[in-house]
Amino acid sequence: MAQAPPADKRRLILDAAVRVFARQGFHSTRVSDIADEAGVAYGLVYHYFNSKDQVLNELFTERWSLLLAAIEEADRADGGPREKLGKVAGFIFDSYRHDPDLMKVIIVEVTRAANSFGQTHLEQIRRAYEGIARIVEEGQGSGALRGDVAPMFASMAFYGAVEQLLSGWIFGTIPASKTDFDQARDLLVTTICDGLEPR
Amino acid sequence: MAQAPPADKRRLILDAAVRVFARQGFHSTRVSDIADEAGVAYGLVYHYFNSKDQVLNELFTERWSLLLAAIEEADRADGGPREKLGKVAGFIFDSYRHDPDLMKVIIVEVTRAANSFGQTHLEQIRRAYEGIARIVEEGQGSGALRGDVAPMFASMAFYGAVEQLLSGWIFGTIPASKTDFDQARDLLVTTICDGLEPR
DNA sequence: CCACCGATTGACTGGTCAATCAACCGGAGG
DNA sequence: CCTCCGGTTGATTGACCAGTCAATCGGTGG
Repeated sequence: MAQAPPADKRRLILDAAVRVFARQGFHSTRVSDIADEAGVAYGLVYHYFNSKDQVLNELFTERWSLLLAAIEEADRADGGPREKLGKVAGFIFDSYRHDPDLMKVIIVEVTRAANSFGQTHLEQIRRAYEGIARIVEEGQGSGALRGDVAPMFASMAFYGAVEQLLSGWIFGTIPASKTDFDQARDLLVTTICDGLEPR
Repeated sequence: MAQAPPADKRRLILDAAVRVFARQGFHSTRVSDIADEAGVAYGLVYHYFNSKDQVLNELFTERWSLLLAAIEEADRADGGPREKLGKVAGFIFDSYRHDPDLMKVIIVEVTRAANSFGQTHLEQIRRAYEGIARIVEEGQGSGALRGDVAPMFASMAFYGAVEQLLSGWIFGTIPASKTDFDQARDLLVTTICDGLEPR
């Protein structure tokens, strides 16, 4: 919980917000719910953040920048597109495994809510698509992937599949067990890459 | 405006709602916006519907039942999984081509909003996944698809890719031209099916 | 011509919350 | 011991809106 010296209230509020957002959804979360969950006065939320929206923004930006970094790192690493895409999917699935609440909030309230909140972050989100597209493009350049699929198209299909699986776990449409995550990553990458390879 | 005989106000309201929901999103649409758009008094909306929610429900159910029917029909038709999945993706893409506003509303406000509204319709939505999974399963049975991918898993990946492409068009992440839709369908089916076929 | 009835109208109510703000507290520094 | 100041408190305000309901309209049949 709170560390010895500062008891960083800002962090306390952010972490509490994740829990409440995950439980009730952003829209039906009252600012007072966040304050209560954090064990903090209502007004303090407004001391650290300008609005309820900004709390969500902060959570999203924090994590999404990690994803963008992970995509770039995967791209820089050795190996073919199969390995690179495996790293990307692995990072996303691991994020969920490590902090399901946070990923649920990000996926459900931002990424998939592209009309309301997502609109604001479309640029950031698009950057992830483009990073994945770049991996595909390089794979095509090296002949590892066939060239008749637009990289952005392949990227969207790949990311869409990843997110849909995540959503399936989040909402219990498909069962999730510890081992499923790695298996899912391999299976997904295999399927998509086999489909993208030259015949 | 009003047609000669009945001027079906209920329909008028539903169609107006589609336009307004597509423009502003469900959440920031006031019931008065719908009434204004339909050229009808505020109270009349409540004469035909119990709540703002029910308006959206109605729109979703109307169209989703068509999708479910289309999936079943595709499954009953002759041909391998490739043809069947092509029909499913084709139906969805055509739905968007034919009535982008309605599809935008359904995807953005229901299907992808799995926390709020989607929760109510999870059962219906799941039925679509299962229909697609059945097609995959049969393809595995006949040896047309490899058997080491769980049908539900493949179904989610397939549907996720479809929905992501749709979202890309809806939000302008990827450009959409008339010819793109059919091309996208073929490309997507090719990619996914190649990935699902025995090697 | 009237009585009736469902469709239609829109002003109003009740309740909900995001955001504000004035007051409070406790420690650092003088 | 006092002052100052930033972190902290929570009651209050003001806006917003879904849903209600009593009144009106217009068509139909007797």
